[in-house]
Amino acid sequence: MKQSDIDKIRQFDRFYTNVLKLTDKYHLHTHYTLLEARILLEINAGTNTANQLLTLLKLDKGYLSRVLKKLENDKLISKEVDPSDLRIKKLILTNDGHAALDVINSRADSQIEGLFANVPSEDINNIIKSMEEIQNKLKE
Amino acid sequence: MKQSDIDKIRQFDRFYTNVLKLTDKYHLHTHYTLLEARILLEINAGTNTANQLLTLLKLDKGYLSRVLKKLENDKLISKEVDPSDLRIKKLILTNDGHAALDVINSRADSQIEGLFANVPSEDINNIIKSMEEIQNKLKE
DNA sequence: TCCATTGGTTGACATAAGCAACTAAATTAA
DNA sequence: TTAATTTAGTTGCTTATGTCAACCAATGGA
Repeated sequence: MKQSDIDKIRQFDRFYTNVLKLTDKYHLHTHYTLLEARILLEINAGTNTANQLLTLLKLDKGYLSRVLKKLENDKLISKEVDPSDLRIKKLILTNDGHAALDVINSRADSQIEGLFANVPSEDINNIIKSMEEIQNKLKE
Repeated sequence: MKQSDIDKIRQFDRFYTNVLKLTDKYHLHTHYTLLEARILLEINAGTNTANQLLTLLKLDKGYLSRVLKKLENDKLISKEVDPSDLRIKKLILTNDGHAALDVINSRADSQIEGLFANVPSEDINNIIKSMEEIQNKLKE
């Protein structure tokens, strides 16, 4: 692989780290952390056991366990033992959890809108195409 | 802005957060944190006052001050008062700092190589084009 | 039945990050 | 020229975030 290619990729990584840092602040206006928001999102999308979240989000299991407990204490999720394997607990969004996720999602959407406010719509289309290109080629 | 566009962008953000999480582990094999590595990189690239780092990296100034002090204690950087404004301290990489940065850079390069190991070189070219497209259109 | 593995929890601890109050130097404005 | 404001950076204190290892109970295989 060419060194100049590596340099370009690393530069993009630095650039996009900053972009994410900006947009990732959406949780600031709710009282959930970025990680909590992400977890609610993923549970809602069907990643509904601690172990699945673990592989998806690459966290420490003890840490995740505590975050999930906090979400449970806050009544955003509930846990339901899987009858076919009593070790597994299915994670379920409560009504409050859905409501919280709705707020988080709309704030996150607004953040993206803000970030792209000054970008012409033609450019937006190109950016999205580029994002899809990256994902398609990079996801193994 | 179309909701479907926002959704695609948010999905890319989640995807690339994971990519960064993977690649950003390069510091694990050195004994510097990701932030320390980034700071050394930026100082070397010319961002050489605490205040400049602050706006670039969007950190708390107190926190940054401590991280810089640690780098100074570890003899990776030194501080030199700017004669034209005694409040400002120019940050300078020491020899050890340069050496550390070399190690960090080569580890980071290897990480990128690893990530792209299975990607055909034609795809790599397309990915890089896409990355440049995103940066060009998005940077204000 | 014994043993290794798996999903998840807990305790103890370490590191990262944030806020606010504070110096000292520089700038503005009177 | 001095008084008020702003700026660059530091420090004390606190909370948030993350790590490691030991652990328990359920499972599956030899």
